Amino acid sequence: MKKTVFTFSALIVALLVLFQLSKYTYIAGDTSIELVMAVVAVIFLFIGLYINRKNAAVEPVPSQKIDIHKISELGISQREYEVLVEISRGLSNKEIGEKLFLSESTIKTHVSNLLLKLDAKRRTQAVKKAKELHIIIA
Amino acid sequence: MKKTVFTFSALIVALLVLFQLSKYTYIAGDTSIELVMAVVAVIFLFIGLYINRKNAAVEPVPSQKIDIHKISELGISQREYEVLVEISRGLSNKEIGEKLFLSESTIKTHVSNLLLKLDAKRRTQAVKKAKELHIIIA
DNA sequence: CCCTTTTTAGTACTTTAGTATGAATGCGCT
DNA sequence: AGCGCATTCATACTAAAGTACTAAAAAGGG
Repeated sequence: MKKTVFTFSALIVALLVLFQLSKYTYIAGDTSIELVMAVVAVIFLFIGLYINRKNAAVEPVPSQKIDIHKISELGISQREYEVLVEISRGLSNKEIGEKLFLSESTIKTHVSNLLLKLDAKRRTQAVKKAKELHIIIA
Repeated sequence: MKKTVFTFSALIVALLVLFQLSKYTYIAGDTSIELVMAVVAVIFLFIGLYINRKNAAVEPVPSQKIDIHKISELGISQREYEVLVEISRGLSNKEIGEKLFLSESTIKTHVSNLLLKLDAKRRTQAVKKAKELHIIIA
């Protein structure tokens, strides 16, 4: 809302300035009306481009972002989250254990807790749900 | 490229038309220069808005799109692809069989072939790779 | 009609995954 | 010190997942 007010204010100011400018050149008579018109056209073309660039740049940003609040809301701990990320990368329990320097049984414990907290029956379902909840990136 | 040429052609035509219009109003003397200027400003402002709306609308589209060419390139059949999609939804082999009215052993056959064609060791890894190859949507 | 590919399904087996339970350690907080 | 919680690990299962092979309809193209 603030942005819209500012934009229109800037437009009005620009118009007034150009009006004054056109009057001076008219009196002086050394500049053609066509040239002034062309300048006005170019300036407002770029103003139009600028307005939409701002609007377009804001929109596509919130497509991907991890929701830290939801992670703690589900009671998922740091270690469990690390395991969840590795699951989404397609690693087996043994491989995750080797990567995090933990035994396979520890990973199994974390996975079981994750399945409970994410209300999933399988690790594939857990990955799908975690992505839907924006806990992990696509 | 074609779009850019068309846009600039339209701009040049619009400018020429406005030049002619400004001359007629100047001769007639019944219209102020300020009014013509305002019309020019508004028209080009909207042209600027229109150009960027088109550009902004095109950009976010190619973020997600299934690559049909790659599917046939990897030799993945229709049935195998259906199974792949259900795997990414977190279903078990038995559940996929029930959904597609097939036996679990048939699903296992499809899954094994998918893992070979996607060069994956596990179904979770197959899902990850399929997403990276834009074969399935996120 | 023949040939190839796809789709289906089975058996038998190995390997992961997941559950249940118990237990030890460490860390922060009161 | 005592409590709760996170983290770690183990054993013993059950349940899926995945492999290897075989085989037979069904579909599609030449």
